[in-house]
Amino acid sequence: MASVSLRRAARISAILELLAENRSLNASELALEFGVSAATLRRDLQMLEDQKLLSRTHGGALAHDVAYELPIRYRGGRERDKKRLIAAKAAKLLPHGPLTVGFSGGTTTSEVARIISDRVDVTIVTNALNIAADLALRPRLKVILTGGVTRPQSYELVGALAEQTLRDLHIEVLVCGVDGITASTGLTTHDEVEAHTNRTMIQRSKRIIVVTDGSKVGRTLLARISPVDVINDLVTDSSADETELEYLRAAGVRVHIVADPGESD
Amino acid sequence: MASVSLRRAARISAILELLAENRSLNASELALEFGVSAATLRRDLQMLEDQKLLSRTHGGALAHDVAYELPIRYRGGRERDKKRLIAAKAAKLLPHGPLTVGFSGGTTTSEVARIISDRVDVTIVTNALNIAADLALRPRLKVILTGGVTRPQSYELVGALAEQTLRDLHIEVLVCGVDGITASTGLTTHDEVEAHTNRTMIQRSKRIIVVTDGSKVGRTLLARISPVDVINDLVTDSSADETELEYLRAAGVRVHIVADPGESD
DNA sequence: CGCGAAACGCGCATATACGAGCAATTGAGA
DNA sequence: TCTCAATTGCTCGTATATGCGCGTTTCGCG
Repeated sequence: MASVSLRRAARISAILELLAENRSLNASELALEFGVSAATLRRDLQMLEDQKLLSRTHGGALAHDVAYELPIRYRGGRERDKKRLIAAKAAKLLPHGPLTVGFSGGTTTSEVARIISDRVDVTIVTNALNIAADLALRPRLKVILTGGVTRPQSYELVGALAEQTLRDLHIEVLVCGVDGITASTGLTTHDEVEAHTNRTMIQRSKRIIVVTDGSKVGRTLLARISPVDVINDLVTDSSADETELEYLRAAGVRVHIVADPGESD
Repeated sequence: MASVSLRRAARISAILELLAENRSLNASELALEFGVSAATLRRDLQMLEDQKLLSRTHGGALAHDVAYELPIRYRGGRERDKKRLIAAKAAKLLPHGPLTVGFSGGTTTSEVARIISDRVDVTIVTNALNIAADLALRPRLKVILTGGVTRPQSYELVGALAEQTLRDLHIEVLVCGVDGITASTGLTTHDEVEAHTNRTMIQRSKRIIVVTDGSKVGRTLLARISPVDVINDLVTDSSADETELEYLRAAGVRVHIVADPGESD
């Protein structure tokens, strides 16, 4: 399976990945590794330089000041399947009929957004650049993006501008991704300005569904978004700590667990 | 309506299934496996790409979620070279030092944005989703995106929300793409709500640089953005109609022409 | 400072893939 | 059964990806 000759797109992505780890790389070594001629590899590097994703040097390339990790965050097959299951479950929680649904940033929320993009009767509100870019292509969907300053690490729009935009919007159901959740400290994330924007989004929403994989349950991070009593549902997987889930249930959160094989309801 | 044959439906779902497992597919192998011609399989892939379920590459296809992250948008051919020259010239018109630059949507403006993405001292304001997504990877750059409703055709954010966001911003230099420009009717574009948003952006800007290829010069389209007297510079190529350019100069526009070989200043 | 090796850019050649149009075939409904 | 649209395969001209060769540039080392 690994012997499949990599086509260009795969090479490009591999190059970017390598560049994220080592700050520089050697062209001839790479050519050997990929099994292509030096000319081809040079062309790849040339193209990436055109996109300003790296600087070429003699014999290789140097990393640019770019968040390379971001584009490749979908690695890890099993992880992704888990997120998909969570997303599918969350999508089922959304009511039928015309609906305004909000999405915060995060990989799991993006999956949910993709799933419901089939629907023709929903309006999407989000501060996630990748979700908007993805859904903007579907002409039948109305996608509203908040303004704001881009945060490279998460592709989210944050800041006063984002919050000001949200002030005029009302969201019926919000699908919210978090980096940590406990019954005692609530929803938390790494960045405090992101937390603030997410809090605003929560305040503008009538119903909150939190999606997050099990590893985040019981975890507390730097910035608090909100206490748990504002949220209605939590969708996570079976790796979540059971004790913490019990606390959350006691706090009034409807907890939905998806299992690895497949859950009915 | 259009009934899909059983065979085809089966093929399509098989393709999607395979794509979910492996992130990429080889077209010719698939054709062999299904026992259909390459042309048929290409049509299948084409159809799935139209539905945004995957991204095609040469010789196969990539899962959509993998692809939208990669810089697989280096298409454009000769047209693109011309736009690049225009973009390079426009970028040179930007003053040195700290600066707030605005960008409207359009392929040429996107090129300008990419060129200046090296600079560390600029703040970018834009309503173009693709520009923001591109530049969001650069941690040293401050990128502000207006809010608004996405327009699938142009990747721009438009509408009242966008204009409200712009009200609080001041742009020093705006790089603006248009679909038509004449001295008599001014700047025009296809869509009237897009025109309105662009007009707002122009009003918030101190200096306006219009970039557009020569074919748009002398052309008038449905929706007027603004008369020409608000703009300071026009950058276009030598295919522009000389008479119209003369009118524009007479109207006070500084006209910059890039030639196919290479222009000094 | 000069020299050789490696890397580079450019042009050419080739295999594969692509899109559009046309013809044959299939299949579903009247 | 008959008809018509959908599906499929084929061909042809074009585009893309890749490799190779050659003259030039750059880098490292004595």
